[in-house]
Amino acid sequence: MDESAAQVTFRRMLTTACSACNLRELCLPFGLNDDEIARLDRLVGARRKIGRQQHLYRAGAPFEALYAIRVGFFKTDVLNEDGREQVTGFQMPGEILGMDGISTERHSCNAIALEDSEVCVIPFEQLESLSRDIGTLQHHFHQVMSREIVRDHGVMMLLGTMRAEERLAAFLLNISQRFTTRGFSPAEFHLRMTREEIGSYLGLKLETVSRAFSKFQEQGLISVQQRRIRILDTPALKKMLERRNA
Amino acid sequence: MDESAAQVTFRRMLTTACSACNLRELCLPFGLNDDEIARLDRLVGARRKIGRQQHLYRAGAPFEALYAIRVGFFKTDVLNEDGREQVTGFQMPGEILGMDGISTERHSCNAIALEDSEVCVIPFEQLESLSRDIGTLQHHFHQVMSREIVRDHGVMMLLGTMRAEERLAAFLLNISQRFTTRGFSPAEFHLRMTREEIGSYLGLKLETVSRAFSKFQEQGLISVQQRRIRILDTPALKKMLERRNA
DNA sequence: CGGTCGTGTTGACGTGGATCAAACGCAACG
DNA sequence: CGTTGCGTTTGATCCACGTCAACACGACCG
Repeated sequence: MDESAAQVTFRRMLTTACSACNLRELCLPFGLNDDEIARLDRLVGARRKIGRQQHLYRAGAPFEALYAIRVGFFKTDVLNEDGREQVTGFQMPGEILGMDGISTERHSCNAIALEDSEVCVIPFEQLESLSRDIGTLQHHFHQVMSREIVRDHGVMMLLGTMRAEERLAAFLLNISQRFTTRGFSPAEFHLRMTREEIGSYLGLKLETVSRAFSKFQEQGLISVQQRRIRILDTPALKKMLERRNA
Repeated sequence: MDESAAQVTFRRMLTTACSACNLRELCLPFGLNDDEIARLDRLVGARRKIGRQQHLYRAGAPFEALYAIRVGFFKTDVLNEDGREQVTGFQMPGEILGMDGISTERHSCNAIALEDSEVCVIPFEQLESLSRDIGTLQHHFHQVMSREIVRDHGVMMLLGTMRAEERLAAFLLNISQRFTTRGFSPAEFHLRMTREEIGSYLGLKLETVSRAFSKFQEQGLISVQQRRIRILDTPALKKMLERRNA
């Protein structure tokens, strides 16, 4: 005896449905009404589990879909011809991955899970099609892409103008803020990435990152033990970014 | 006696019409058929002239439209609280400005003309509306935004992993390539920006930029006199970016 | 239980680019 | 034609971060 439509719907809600997802205020469904979310639900077909250190996609791979992170933590990076790596971002649940692939139909960076993770697969052609129907969805998607551009500008500012400790302070405040948005403690969290990955993101060597962590700890701004971070003095960290003149 | 519709249309073609614009293959009309371009024409209402050193828009200003550069040269920059500037890009004819404003309905950076310039104003709501009708336009717009994200990743790579001379080589090759696309000489061109602006973009001080120019000239890779650049050895510049290992 | 591997910390030292300072080229202008 | 001022070049010095190296720590495993 096969499942009733209601049963199928119910099971989907427990698993994938955007309408039941506690990330929907951070993710694509933001601003949609119930009916529109239902249509988005139908589009977001599969979920995909990605084990720690596995690629969600690789640079050069054909672009087919965007991915919304349900659980887990990712990094994206680019490698240039001589093997140097630049980490371009760290992504958390509710954030969208894959927009780099739209322009050439191929991904231009790698997306790698930093812990066992799960994403919702959003076939891109279908997303474009649906957003031709639903103006709110279209606009929100444009906002998501634009936000990525603005974020990238912030990283350029960081890499172009800040010194090592300022970069690390900015990084910690950014991570803290994003954990807060997701309902976690702003002050205490577990970093999923190595010192080397942080360094690559911040344009620093891992030793410099490690030293900056130690310095912050000596100054009583944070407490560090391995990847366990506790922020003790947020205002002081913020003040590091407001330093008058260059 | 008022103008006939034909005359109005004709005058518009000489001035604004996307259909008659020699940048259409670089700009938003790319990939559209004649009828679709005509509809885009109607949307791209005003043109706007921006004098040298004038702002096209400022960080914080309400976002209303995107801008397609018709003639001229722009820079975009962000300023942080303590006044440090980061140039996030230099833009040429056919490129689109303003996408940073979509996410918050306010611009997040400044766009400043580096010489007397002219842009086509593309009211954003109308663009969204039209691209709900024309899938090709919608997709192409998404590609334009995605390309900006990919470009930003390239800048992060540059700022995060390259040394001064590599950065300048990458900059020169990039400028040269974009001039070529626009039908100008790949080898000889006039820079519109100061050494300080180049430095801000590349995360270097103006003295370092100047020294790198001089060094390249000594090595016979380029010839420099003020902002007049002639590239003499493109392969050698490219080789600088392929240097094995970090 | 000892070995090994990946990750992180810390110290000593070197260097690429920043900083400080002076002078020059060139265009605008009285 | 000299003055003014901005942008650029060049030199001398400094220092933040990179490099190299040793060691510490925990997880995993034979």
